[in-house]
Amino acid sequence: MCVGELFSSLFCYIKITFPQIFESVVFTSFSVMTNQEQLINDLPTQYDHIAAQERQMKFWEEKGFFHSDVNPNKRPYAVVIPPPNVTGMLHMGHALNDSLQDALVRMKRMQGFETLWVPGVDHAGIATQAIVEKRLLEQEGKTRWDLGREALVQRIWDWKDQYQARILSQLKAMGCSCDWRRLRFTLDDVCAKAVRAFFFKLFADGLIYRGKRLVNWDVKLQTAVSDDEVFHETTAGHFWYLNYPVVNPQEGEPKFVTVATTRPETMLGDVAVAVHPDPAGEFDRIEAALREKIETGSERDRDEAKAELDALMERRSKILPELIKLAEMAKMGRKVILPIQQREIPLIADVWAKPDKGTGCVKITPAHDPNDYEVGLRQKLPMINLLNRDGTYNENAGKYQGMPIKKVRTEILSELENEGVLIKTEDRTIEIATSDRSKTPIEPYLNDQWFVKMDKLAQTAMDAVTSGEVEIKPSRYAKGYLDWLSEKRDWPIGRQLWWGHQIPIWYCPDVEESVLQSAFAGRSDVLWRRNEANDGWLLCSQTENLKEDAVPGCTLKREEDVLDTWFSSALWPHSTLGWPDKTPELEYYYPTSALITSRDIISLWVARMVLAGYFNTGKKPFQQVFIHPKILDKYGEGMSKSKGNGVDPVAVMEKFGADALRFALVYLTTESQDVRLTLDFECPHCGSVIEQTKKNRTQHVIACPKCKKSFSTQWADTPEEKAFPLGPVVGERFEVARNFCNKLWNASRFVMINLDGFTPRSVSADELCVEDRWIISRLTSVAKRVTESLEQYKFSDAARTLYDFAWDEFCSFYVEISKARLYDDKRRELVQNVLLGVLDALLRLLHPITPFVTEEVWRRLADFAPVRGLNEPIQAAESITIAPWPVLDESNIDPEIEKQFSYFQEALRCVRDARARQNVPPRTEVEFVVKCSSEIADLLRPMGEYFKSMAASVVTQMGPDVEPPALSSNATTTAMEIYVDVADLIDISAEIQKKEKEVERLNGFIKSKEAKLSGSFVEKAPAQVVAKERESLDDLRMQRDVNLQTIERLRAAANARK
RNA sequence: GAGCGAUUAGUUCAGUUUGGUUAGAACGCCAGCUCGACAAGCUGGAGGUCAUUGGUUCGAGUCCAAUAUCGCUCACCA
Repeated sequence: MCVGELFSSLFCYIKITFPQIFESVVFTSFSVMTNQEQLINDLPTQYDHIAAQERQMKFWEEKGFFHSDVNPNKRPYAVVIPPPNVTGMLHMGHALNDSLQDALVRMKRMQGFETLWVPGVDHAGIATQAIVEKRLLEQEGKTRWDLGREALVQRIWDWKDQYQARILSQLKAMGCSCDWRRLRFTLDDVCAKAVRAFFFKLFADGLIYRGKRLVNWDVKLQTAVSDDEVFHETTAGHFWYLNYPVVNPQEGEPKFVTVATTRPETMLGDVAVAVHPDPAGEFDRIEAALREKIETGSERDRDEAKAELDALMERRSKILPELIKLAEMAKMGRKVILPIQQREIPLIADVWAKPDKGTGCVKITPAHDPNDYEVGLRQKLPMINLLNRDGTYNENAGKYQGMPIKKVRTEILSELENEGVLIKTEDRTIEIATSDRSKTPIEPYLNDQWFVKMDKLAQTAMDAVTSGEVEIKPSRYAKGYLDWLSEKRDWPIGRQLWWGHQIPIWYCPDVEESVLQSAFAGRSDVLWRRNEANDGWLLCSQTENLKEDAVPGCTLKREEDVLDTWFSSALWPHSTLGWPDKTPELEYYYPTSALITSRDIISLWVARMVLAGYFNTGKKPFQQVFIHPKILDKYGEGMSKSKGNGVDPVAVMEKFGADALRFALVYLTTESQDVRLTLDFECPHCGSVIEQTKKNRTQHVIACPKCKKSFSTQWADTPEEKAFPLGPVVGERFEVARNFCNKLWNASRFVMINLDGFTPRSVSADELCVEDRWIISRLTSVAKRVTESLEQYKFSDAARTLYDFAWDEFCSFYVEISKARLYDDKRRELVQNVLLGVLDALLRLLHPITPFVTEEVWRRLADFAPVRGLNEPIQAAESITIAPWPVLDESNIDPEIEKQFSYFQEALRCVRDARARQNVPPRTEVEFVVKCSSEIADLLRPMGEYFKSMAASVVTQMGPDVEPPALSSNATTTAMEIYVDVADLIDISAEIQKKEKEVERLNGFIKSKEAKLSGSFVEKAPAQVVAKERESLDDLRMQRDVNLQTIERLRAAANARK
């Protein structure tokens, strides 16, 4: 490199880093050496993650390294981000998800793929509208109806803009290398076009239908939600027994039918009382099943089954005769009277009434219970809907009209009690269906609903996985995916909301079809079909919002509902690339390469993307799906807002740096375990660590038990609370990762400090020393392993491999060992080459996981050595993001050299051990001898000098004929005995004690081996294994003998001393 | 009720696919170190019989079965 080159690279660097002092530097930079010194002075001993992140983020953004365009000369690698909801900020789960994606994407980019990572956010219909409505109510006391559709939607857009900006800045702060120019939002024009095209295509294929269905109704949000958005909560409830009088009871017939219910208020909607058609037979069946369980089940099951059987038999004798009678009456068409309304309803025979449950008879309320709904359909019963959309009772409830559900319940119960209908009340734990979105109870509600027929669509998504077209990793998650799809439940796609894609359906009054034909003559973007009541038309338009008067002579009315959020998310991999247009992007990047997501949306999202992908494009949306772990707290519970155990990734990044956050998360991502994060508070006043407990983690302000001062937490919201300084959340995992980044920084610092005046050159293999060839051999293996691990989504393995290599091998051995030659002018230059070459490759291998620190070092390194490389030195890329991924020649891997080096490591450990045991002061130089075979002595000899710098020890003799010094501290390994001459420093009794312990250990070892070798092991085990065991036994015996001799010698010396 | 996962050092986790020396790391702990990258560091040390029981095998942390505990998912409970 010439001076001019160096100067120009310095020039660039300074310009970027210190624009404010740019001019003065130019005028004072009269000598290259001065600048070298200046650059070194500019390397602090602690890595400054804040400065580095700011600088590199800006650099990447300005240079546009992450932008990707169709490039036929390169192979594409594409990933679409699971779009975060615009409901709030990113949490730890996102941080994990995005760290993993970025690691893959960055590696692929370096590997030379045309790499695209599409960023975006999701409008999250229900969740976002709910949050804005909640605020509206809290802050202005208004409901959405007060505001109106347009104004509310505008408010939600404002919210969306605000949160999208925050989400994007968080992603950038994490270093995510998304193509920001291709940002998509699930509600933007491009996505809207795709949604309409998808809907239109489904409509055209007859896969869209509308029907009255019992839906999960969220009375708070006033919308239907899907089964997947409902969770069940156990609470204390009651079981009420009601007597329904029989109409005209005959002689010997019961006068009442008793039913039990947990929801008495729904009785106004009762349309029948059911009894099993064959109660005796049903009892027999249940009995037989229990008996079988007793026969074959485990001990615990058996006891349970026995108890159940006893209860069943007792019950049978008690109620069977009456049930049989009731079944007969049902078959004769007899009726009972519904109390309160005094309405006659039929007694019916239906298998839904299980004789072993409740009273054996069950009231049927088809409009308010999913099972009763099925019975209603089966028995062709009327369905009486009692509810308004807001959860109050309607006109069918008579005098209860207008009352909310809870009130109706109390009123009805007291009325039933007064009438003598309520004969018994039992306490009972019941499960309440609750809306995941609004956390309010779900009411089964009969409503018009839009559905997508799933049978064929689901089948394509199942086939994709069973055939291996789409791979789900880890493979165990394929089962849940297939099970869910195999139910082929139709997909309810309508939501009674305002925030979302409005369903492109228009209702048209009954007109001649010719009217429609002429109104839309020549149009292929409008379709129509008779509605389900056959008294009008349903129109579907793909491209435009039809006007009210689009059909002459009648008024079109648009469907008000919007589509389920997942309807648009399902299109994400192809809608973001421009479908339905045949864009070059779609052609080139689709199917995408990998999808990285969490397990709780496998069915909601992944399955639907697969079926929508095939349906729309004929192709799968992605090759592979990787399901990553969940983040749990120290108690093993998932993180959630309600528990207060969530952690803000931004806070972690501020304290430890984005790289530390990423490295920690990647390091924890194993295939089988969830990520458990133990976190604690750090007092901002005194720095002491306060354990985070279930109790204090939701507090807004915490008093430090040590210094007694208060600090605020992430939950602080009032100005008084926020006035206290924020106590950061700290975690061991982040600390370890931060320390690692710092270690890397300092190793780099060491290399840079020692590079001045260095000119890289091509180094030939025979110039290299053992340690050089060793580190290059190890580096080559590590590079290979890291590549394989990342490609197989073994994230933890990649991080672990790099951590161990960088810290234990590169820093603890190579850097340390290099010092001796580095401070020797004659040998300096060769080591510089290797140090630089290995660091250069290590930085690139780490870059996908820790992008900022590696880029920071990479660009600084360019000021010291813009040309570098282990084989043929080349000009380094201006950014590590586009530097080539290290692929090293596998012939570098040399097991012989690795073995040779491991002898050195072993000897070094023995020397250090012996010194430490005898408390030899660190800088006191001692001599030692190595008794070993002459082969090993030859192998050790090239590294003999390094004992001095690494253990302040000098080896005086090596070989088989070495005589140990009389007073020595020794250590024995399989291949050598090492005697450190500590002369009068020695503590003989300590040394003897240690040796005796060692002999004891060896004896135990020997004993178990002897036993093994005298048994049938010798005959049955493979000869190779037996030989190896024999060899190892011999070796152990030898070690023991050496130790015994040492003890004797020490005892003799001790006596002589006396 | 069904399925899935986990159980290894004080703590958090590797190791189990393909069985083979008396099981590794990090943090913490103990002892000693400011030696020309790093105290967010260096060196050394102590600490576990791999949840339990049984089986297969010459040999089991690793394979099989059962049990226990924890977690997750789905379904159902008038």
